[in-house]
Amino acid sequence: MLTTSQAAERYRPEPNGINAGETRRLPPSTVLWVLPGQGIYREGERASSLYQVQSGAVRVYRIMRNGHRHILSFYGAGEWFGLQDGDIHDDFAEAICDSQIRSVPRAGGPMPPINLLDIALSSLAIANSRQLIVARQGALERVATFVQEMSARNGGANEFELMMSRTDVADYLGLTVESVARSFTKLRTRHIVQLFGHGQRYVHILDRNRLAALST
Amino acid sequence: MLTTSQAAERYRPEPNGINAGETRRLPPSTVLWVLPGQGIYREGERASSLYQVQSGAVRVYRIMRNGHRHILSFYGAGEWFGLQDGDIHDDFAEAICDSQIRSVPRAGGPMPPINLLDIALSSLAIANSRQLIVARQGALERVATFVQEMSARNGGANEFELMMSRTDVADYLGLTVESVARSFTKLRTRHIVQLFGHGQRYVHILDRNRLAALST
DNA sequence: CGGCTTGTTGATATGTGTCAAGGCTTGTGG
DNA sequence: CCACAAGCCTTGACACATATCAACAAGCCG
Repeated sequence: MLTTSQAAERYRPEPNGINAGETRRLPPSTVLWVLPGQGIYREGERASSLYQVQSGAVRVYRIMRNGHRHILSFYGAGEWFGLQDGDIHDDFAEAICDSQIRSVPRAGGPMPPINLLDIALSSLAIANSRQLIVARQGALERVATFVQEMSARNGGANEFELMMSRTDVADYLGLTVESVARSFTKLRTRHIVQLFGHGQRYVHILDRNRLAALST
Repeated sequence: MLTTSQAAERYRPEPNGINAGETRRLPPSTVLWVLPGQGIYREGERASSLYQVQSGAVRVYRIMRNGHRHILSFYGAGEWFGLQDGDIHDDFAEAICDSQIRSVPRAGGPMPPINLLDIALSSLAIANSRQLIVARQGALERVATFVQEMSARNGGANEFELMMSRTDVADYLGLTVESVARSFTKLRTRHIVQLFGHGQRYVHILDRNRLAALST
């Protein structure tokens, strides 16, 4: 649970990245090249464009009043993000690795072939599912669900790289870094996954059944 | 946290209520009268209509694989619900008190004056905000946020009736009934709210500032 | 009245947060 | 090439919040 001392580690978004003015000035369907940690849009900025990940990956998060960062979603190649209800962003979007982002101004109305309603409804479905996970599952179950999610994002591969740090995972799952590390360790010692490579960011799923059984 | 024994108290949705066939047969803009606990739609049913609360209130929830019920949202007068990404409902909607529900078939496309995208985007914003609450706040903070939310739903009144049981509140906030009761008690002993009436379901907010300070 | 439902309270268990320390990898500068 | 510092990840000991289990009170309805 969140107690007092966490306000000390207030999260500060990267000051780099494009700003609102630049965004608005972009012609239709511009491609941005962004570096790890670089911002794509910021809270308070006008939400005038929609974005699609061409390559790489993005995190979208909010900062809570107590300074805590909560990651609402990760987006991978092909996925759209940046659609909001108001015309002002209430969250931040940043690359988590070298990425190409297509930016499409939302002026005038929906443009084929993208259907804004479809994007909104699928975002809604994902948000609702995540609510169940963060509200009702234990640490191990959350991490197991996360691993499956990442596998699915990699075409269902058994072996893949996590592009985000343990801190990102923790802020996504509503846990601490330590709890995430302990849950990964538990998956490893139970021979459900294997971890290797830089900072244990490569995952090899050994037992899909038991992994799926955890994400109940 | 959810552990084993909770599977024992699996939630069973009410068997009463309209079924898919009846729903589809309804002419445009039909009004349904529903009783407390009565279903409006069910998981697995075709999502062919959109619904608006005319009077009363509705809960929309999912049943998790472990049998636990999680309430995604409550809806009051004027609010729309039942919009999904697929054409099959993955959740349940039930009245929580005597209610009138307007049912509008979604055939053909969006009909003025309702804008499906607006409904979807505002649902998305709410879902994202709730994710922060259930993932990152303590029990007292969640209940404080809930009380403010219910006040807002009653036009910002300082005194109002909660239409739902403590169990509903618990399933909405991701807590147990006991934790909800203890949090209400804490709000009462701190003279932030007063509770009275049937099952302490009437709330009188005494100190809005301290209430708001909690929902930080 | 007696049984049922709903809400509250208490004692205890358990899971995760917190605090602290150490390992590993990477990068930098002598 | 090696020494050292900085990140990131992991592990351990402990604290603390909430779940669990149990009992009881209040209101409602037969």
